[in-house]
Amino acid sequence: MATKRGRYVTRQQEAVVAFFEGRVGESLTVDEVCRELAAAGTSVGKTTVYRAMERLVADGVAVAVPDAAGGPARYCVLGADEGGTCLVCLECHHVFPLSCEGLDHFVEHVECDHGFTVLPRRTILYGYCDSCSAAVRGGQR
Amino acid sequence: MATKRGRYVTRQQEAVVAFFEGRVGESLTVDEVCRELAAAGTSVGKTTVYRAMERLVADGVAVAVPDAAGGPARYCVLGADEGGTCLVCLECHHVFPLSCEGLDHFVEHVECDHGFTVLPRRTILYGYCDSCSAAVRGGQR
DNA sequence: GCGCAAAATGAAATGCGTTTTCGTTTTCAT
DNA sequence: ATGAAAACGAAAACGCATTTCATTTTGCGC
Repeated sequence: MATKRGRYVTRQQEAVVAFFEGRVGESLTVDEVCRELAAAGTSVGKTTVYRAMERLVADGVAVAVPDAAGGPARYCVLGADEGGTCLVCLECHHVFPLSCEGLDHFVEHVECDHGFTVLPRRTILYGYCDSCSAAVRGGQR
Repeated sequence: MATKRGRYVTRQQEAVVAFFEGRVGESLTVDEVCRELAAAGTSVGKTTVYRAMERLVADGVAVAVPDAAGGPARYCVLGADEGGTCLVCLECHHVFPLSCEGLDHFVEHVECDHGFTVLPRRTILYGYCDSCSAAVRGGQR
């Protein structure tokens, strides 16, 4: 009789999950999630949001996007089976899952010709998305 | 008569630069650099090492590799004109500059077919290098 | 309903890498 | 040698994230 290892369904976790519905592809910091939840009348503690996101990432529902500049990490929920390589826009912070033959070929090329095994799930490509790249023209570093 | 905007050559900066000679491709944390410098008899303050690395990165001589898990960042000096895309081994932390047609084609593909402009200088691919991938077989996450 | 143990919450404390502060020291042109 | 610009570095401050732990909530049994 293995003890029932059940998760309790709480108001806070439902609030976080509900919040991300309709926000697929957007990435937000924990503080942003907290603030927006509070504004919506369902305030949730920062610690709890951290734990909720950690769980969503573990479940493959969300992706964590660490900030290279040392700022707060961003979290983003994606559609099913989209937890692989991502494109992240440095301007609007939107996350675009990348899954195509072009990527597969490239990864294979790196492995075969350079002897390096790339882990697609660890890979994040930074740049500018279609809508932002037009606006940023000129000042890209 | 614009005032001379000269940089002063200091013992500490020479020590840091000298330290990285013969260490091309290796990546180390600031603490590691401090410790090794101290062990070599030329101790340099942590703050100064941070500033030295910052300068080397700005000059394009070194690359900063942020730790996705929140640990200390690693710094690595590369050869000339190798500041583009890098492959970083999760096991030995060695950094391998990647500059080839395969990469160029892939970046172009992402731009043309996915409408996303990848910045190669911002791009770090994580995985396992040739020598480490053999040893890690089985437990890669 | 009631009780109870497992699980979750969240404010506060802690941890840790990095940056800032600021008085001291060093460099280098004059 | 003199002095202004630059760099140094210990200590303090900072910021994000994690841990702690007393309290609350959940869900299963009665």
